[in-house]
Amino acid sequence: MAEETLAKAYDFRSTEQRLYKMWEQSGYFKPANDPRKPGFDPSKKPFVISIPPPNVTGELHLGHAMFVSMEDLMIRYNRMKGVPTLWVPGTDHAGIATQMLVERKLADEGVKREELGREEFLNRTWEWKDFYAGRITQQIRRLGASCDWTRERFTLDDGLSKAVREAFVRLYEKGLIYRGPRLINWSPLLKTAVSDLEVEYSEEAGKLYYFKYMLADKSGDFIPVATTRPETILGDTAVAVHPEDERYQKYIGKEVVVPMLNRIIPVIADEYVDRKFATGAVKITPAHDPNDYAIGEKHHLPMISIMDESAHINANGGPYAGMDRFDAREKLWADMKAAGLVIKETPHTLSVPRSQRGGEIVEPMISTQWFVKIQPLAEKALEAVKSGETKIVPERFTKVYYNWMENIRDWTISRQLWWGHRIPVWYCEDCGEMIAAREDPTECPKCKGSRLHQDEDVLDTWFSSGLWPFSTLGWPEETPEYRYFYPTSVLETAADILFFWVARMMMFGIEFTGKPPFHTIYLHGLILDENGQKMSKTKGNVVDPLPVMDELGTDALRFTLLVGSTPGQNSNLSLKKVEANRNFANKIWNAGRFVLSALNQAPQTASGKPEWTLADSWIWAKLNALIRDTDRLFTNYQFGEAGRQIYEFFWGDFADWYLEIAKVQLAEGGDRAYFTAQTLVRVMDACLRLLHPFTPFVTEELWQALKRTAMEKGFSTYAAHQPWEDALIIARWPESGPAEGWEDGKIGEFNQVQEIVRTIRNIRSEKKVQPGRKIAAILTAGDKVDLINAQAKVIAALAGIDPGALSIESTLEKAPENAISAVVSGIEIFLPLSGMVDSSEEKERLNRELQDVRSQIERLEKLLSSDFANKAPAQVVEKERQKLQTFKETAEKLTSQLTNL
RNA sequence: GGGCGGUUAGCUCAGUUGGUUAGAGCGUUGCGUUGACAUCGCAAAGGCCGUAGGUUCGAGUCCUAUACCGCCCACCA
Repeated sequence: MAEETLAKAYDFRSTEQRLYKMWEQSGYFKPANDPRKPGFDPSKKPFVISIPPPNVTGELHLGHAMFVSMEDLMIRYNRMKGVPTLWVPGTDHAGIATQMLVERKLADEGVKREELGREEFLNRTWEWKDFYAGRITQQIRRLGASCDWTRERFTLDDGLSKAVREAFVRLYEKGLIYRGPRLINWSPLLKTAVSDLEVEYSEEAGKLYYFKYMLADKSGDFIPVATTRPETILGDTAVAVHPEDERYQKYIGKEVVVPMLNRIIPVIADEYVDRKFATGAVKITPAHDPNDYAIGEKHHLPMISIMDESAHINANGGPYAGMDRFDAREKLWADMKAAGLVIKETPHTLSVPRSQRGGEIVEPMISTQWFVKIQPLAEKALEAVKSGETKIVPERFTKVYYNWMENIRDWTISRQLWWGHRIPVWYCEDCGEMIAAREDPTECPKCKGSRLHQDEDVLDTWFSSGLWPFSTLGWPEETPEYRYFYPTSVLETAADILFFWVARMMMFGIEFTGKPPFHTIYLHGLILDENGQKMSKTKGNVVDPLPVMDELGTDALRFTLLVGSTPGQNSNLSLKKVEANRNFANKIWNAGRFVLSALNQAPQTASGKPEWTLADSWIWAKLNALIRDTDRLFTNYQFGEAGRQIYEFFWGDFADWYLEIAKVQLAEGGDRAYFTAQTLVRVMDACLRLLHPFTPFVTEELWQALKRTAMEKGFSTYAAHQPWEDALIIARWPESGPAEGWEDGKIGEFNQVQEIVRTIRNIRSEKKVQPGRKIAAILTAGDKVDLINAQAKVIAALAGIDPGALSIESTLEKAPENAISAVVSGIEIFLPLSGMVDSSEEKERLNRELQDVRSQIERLEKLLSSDFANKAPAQVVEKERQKLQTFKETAEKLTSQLTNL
């Protein structure tokens, strides 16, 4: 069979799609232990993630790329650990967002939603959904997401819709859902109620308008009042002052006249009023302000709505009826000015409530809506985290979660939209009965009348997303999947969605299944641009993940997102980083190519028992330490740090050092070459396994090639007893064992070799020795002479020394003349570079060195004679003693080198 | 008004049981076509770890205060 050759550079373009298809078609994304299949073992505890379902409105963005990378990492890791693993994919109908986009598209065609009618509009929206849901899931596949697509769900599926109805009716029956008129946030643009969470406050420049509230007794006396929204004057039903405010006490109980409308309203006293703010007198508009609403209820004031659903003034606004709210503001103010009621206007910054989706100013209004009585649900959700049943990573977010749950208010769940789950409530036109039902009712249970009509409203999108972890598994049916995979393991999502989604899932999960829906909540931060700015279209700093993947590869993007992030912390993304990681993928590739060629040239059997070189032992010890660290870090959700360490090992230890040494060892041929090849395969194999959850494509591609060649040549996997699996995606995760006694020693010895090599390279570079030129060297190593002697070839090869001209002695009678000298770890290095030695320059260099070493000696002597020696652990003290010893030897040798000059 | 996060090399960031000369990538400066890799290699420069106290034998790491930047929550007309 011809030797397999790989392209010189890693070509992700020809790899990614092919491998993804292979994985998916081989069924690797499905849980190995499937309750629907024979041989199912219920004793195996599964690892389950429900995907945060992307909205069907849009295109892949970095937020998606982040959570897909992170979740795929966890899923692949667990799959390789041999845990039955399930990642449930799906999409969200995203009520408001989608309806808005479809309406916008219709508007471009000159059609209004109302003209189309509900049914036709929904047809159009389903068409939209079919196109965009397919696109977004395709884009998620490109990221390498190993979710089980056979279980893909959509929030408006039949099954999930059934779950929504069940949930609604259960809450209704428990009295936890109610309907009634309340002050809610109204979006005049979308003409629907929105919840408190869907309102964002922005600081904006505005004005404070001061005017006169004339007394009704025609005395000409007035109370000065200030407002930021003059148009709400039309809905005023009282003026409030502080009960102890001496300025206004005399007015309490009197009446004043609403400007321009001449309605008579009372002056009331309430401690809510801040005497120091503005005039210390407040106009009260219960129907259009949350604070005023509370006061209105307390004082039994009438509530006068002055706006219609598009925020135009209604008939209650008298002459202003029909005007837009902001036009009315101006007109009313002008009229008041003309009537002599205006005092002044001052600039004032106010926090303006804007709709999260449309951006328009939200109007507080009285409206009949459906609400969830949330407190009983919140209490249990709070308890689940307090008891530790569910953990939040990073931990600091538990406080945020507590704070929100403790101050939660009833949730407005009805939306005046068409796209969504219709509220499962019917009204009897004969007797007025209200019926909440799991199945569409045909007659009224009370009067048996058949004239029923369903509530027109739909539910808040988050109502259905709140059921996601269990509705996707078949709930309310007790399906085998639900029984086995629920509760899920980790809920991984962006920190900014904690209240919207995570909190609701916690509440609903506990309410409906009796169990918190996941044991861990892992929150990642936002992806910002390279300057730490939020990405936004208006700023033009949005990085689109698709072209990044096109240009630099999926692995590079994934690695950048994963390694650049710490739990809960925002991270800045720059293309430079992705480029650097593209280079890393290529580095992996080329190291793999080298290993393959080594396998092809090395003997396929050994004649004797394994004999490991220092480098072999060293790389093995480092690998074991790496596996241990990776395990520890993964357990603590420190994925970024784990990735970083694997990267450093791979590039800094394996590629930079071991591969270079392997070239020397392979050249020796025989058993040495055989065992070197074996070490190469095993370390490479282990690295590919460790890297796979981060960079699945390049590792799988390379691993397949490695496996083919290794099997052909009879080389084993990293674990010797572990046979080569079918694919890396389902290969076993390297097992970590405790550190063995010899490991630290080998690492320490090898470090000395590295130091020697670095020192010689340094001198060469400083002295501008031509890179190709082999030079001579004399080392004196004292009692380390055997150790260093064994590494002669390695040192010669790595430091550019002529092996024939390298001599290693324990001591020298007389220092070599005309040589550049250095001392490292007590080992002397002499480089006889005739003609290049400038003794005064050398003196200076050695003196600098000596000074450095002496200050270290001084530092350590001081340290060791301090309390440190008795109080610090013996091991730590011993380490410092050793260092001191080495420095002393070094100083001695430097001194003698100086005298020789 | 409350809460949280950040402040470490020119830039972007790591650094989680506190261990004693602080790391990476990019950038900068030299040098380099040694058959894995120029998407690379070798070498170098570059850091009172925001400031002030404290705990400790020992603090980038723990505690307190403080400054600046950012975020979240909250009903100030």
